[in-house]
Amino acid sequence: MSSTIFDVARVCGFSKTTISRAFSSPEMVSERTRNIIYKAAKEVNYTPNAIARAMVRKKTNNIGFIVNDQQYPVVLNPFYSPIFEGVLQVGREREYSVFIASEKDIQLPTGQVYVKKQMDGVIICGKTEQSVIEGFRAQNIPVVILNNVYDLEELVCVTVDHYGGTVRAIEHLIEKGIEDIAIISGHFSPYVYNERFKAYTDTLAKHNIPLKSEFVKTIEPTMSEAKKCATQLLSLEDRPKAIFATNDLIAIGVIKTALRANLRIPEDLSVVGFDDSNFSEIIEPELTTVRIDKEEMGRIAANKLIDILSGKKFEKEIIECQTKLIVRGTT
Amino acid sequence: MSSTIFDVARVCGFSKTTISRAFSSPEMVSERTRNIIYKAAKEVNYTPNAIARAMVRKKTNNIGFIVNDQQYPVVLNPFYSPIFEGVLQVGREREYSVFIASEKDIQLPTGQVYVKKQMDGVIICGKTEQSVIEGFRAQNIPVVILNNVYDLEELVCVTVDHYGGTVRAIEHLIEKGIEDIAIISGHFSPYVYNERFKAYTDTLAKHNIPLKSEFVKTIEPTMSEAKKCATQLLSLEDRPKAIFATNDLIAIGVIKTALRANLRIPEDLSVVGFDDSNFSEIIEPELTTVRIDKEEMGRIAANKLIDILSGKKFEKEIIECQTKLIVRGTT
DNA sequence: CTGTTAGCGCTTTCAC
DNA sequence: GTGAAAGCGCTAACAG
Repeated sequence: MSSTIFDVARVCGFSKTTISRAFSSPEMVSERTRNIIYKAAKEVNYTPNAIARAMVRKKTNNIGFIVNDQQYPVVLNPFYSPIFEGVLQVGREREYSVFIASEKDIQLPTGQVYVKKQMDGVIICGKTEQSVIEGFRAQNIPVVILNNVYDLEELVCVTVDHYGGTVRAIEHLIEKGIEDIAIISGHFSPYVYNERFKAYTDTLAKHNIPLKSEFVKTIEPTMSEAKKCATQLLSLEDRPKAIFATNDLIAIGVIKTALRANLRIPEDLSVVGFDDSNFSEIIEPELTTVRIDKEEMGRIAANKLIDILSGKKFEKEIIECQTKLIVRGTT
Repeated sequence: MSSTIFDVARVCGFSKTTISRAFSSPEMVSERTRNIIYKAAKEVNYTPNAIARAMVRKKTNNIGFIVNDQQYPVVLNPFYSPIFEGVLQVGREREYSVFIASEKDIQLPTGQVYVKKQMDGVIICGKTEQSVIEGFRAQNIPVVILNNVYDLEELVCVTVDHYGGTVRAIEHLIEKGIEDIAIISGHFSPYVYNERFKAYTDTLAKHNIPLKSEFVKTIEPTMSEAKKCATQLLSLEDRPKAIFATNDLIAIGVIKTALRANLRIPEDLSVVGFDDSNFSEIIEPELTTVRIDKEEMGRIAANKLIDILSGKKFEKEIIECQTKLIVRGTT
């Protein structure tokens, strides 16, 4: 079918080796030879075969970005897609390509973790079985964890300062003189959920604001659940003057519900979200929210992974990305 | 490093061949043998090496999703990300993995198109040089074009009924009794731009509505440009009663501008967008827009490509995905 | 600077 | 059902 290094050799008379070098380490070949080879290559439409190269080098220059099936579709997920973009950026800079894979892609009939695909290392996002991590490692595939934390030797985890971000959000509302602050938490992983919730209660306590149980809600993080929940909160006799939502989508559900009930935002109700997804500037008024630098998270994870692939060793480490309160029109 | 078929052979006593078969065509091996092999494999932590397999099979089961650098970041682009998701879905169904690549990933020092990566076929999105398509084909890498049209032998192009969608949008406004309809076009590829613009003028003409040149605008499709343009249109002495924007982001810029100028939507101004991106249900009131089934586009392109990879032949073909007007709160 | 030789780990005939 | 041998296209010593 397509031509090989052999065809080029036949045309220009040089050995396979020299031709190989002309492509992979051009500086080892004289300029004259190189040009002859390139010309011959063009003639027969030759291009190095990445598979064969990977085979002998034992390196594909690919990494995998693995997300739980439940969290699909990643690309459409306003939280994971910027992270993925960050990974892609680093990939481009450091000459790695990126596969997107779900956990299905890494199972064998025997139940083992199986790297069906050609990748040198993986970034695993969110929830996973610890056995999956171990499975990869058993096959010498380095792993970096993103948005989750596991306690394993030499494991690098990239996560977010959920606690600090939440504190800043709640204190911002308190500074505005608001004390009746409800929280709508999305059903995220226990780690994320607990950090954010604890920050909420701690901050209220710190400011001597009593916690009202009717102001505490946990829902599936969808628009419709958010609307339902907001409706309920806002029809409370003693309704909250602010709602802190643990992600932007929930916050937007709250805003829509309030606007449709003819409440003015922020005069009648303040709203704060979390993530600073690209939705936050679409809604009107625009959303005050806790920014996570998602691309940066992706970049950090990818750089760590490629560092490991380049032979660097790291101790067990948890990298906590900082957050920032972005004040817009809803507070 | 990681174990090979050889290590398994050593442990269980069977030949490489049998072990290979136990993994790639289990039915050719007796059940008893198979179990022994799986057990041995587990013991030494063996997993088939995808590279070696691809090498001999001359097939990677990977496809590439290639987008112009200018259109990066794909994953964050509300138009391309659902398309990508569609491709991913089909990939999962048909056992292909998907690479995201920019055009940078496919260049050689010699200037040739170079498939640096392991892929059996590619989907090319939006603008490209025709030479890129030809370059892939010269290397026996089948190509499917998405959201663009090229006139080449046996080339399958998946595109959208831009014309029909626009007609439906404009007629919807006319049915509401509105005649003062402005258009803000994004600077898209000539193909897309022309189809949509022609549909606008044709439809007005068909209904004997004179075209007002001050109602015709073309801008870069960004939020800020959209706001600027909307401000201008809305301050016209004889301002439009409706604005048709050729994508949702522009439409949202219009809505925000109007709301901030205390215009009521849709009472004072109707707005229609194009794409039905995930932004359209975030803004309040929610956006009336022309839906493109983007995931379906991705699915169609991926299925076509994999069909080709499976040996099917297709004539030159342009597949035009239908659109649908989604009426929400802005009209 | 260029060539020779020996594999990378697997699948695939072709025998048995 | 199972095994032996050959080879996929390339790179990496090692020579010259």
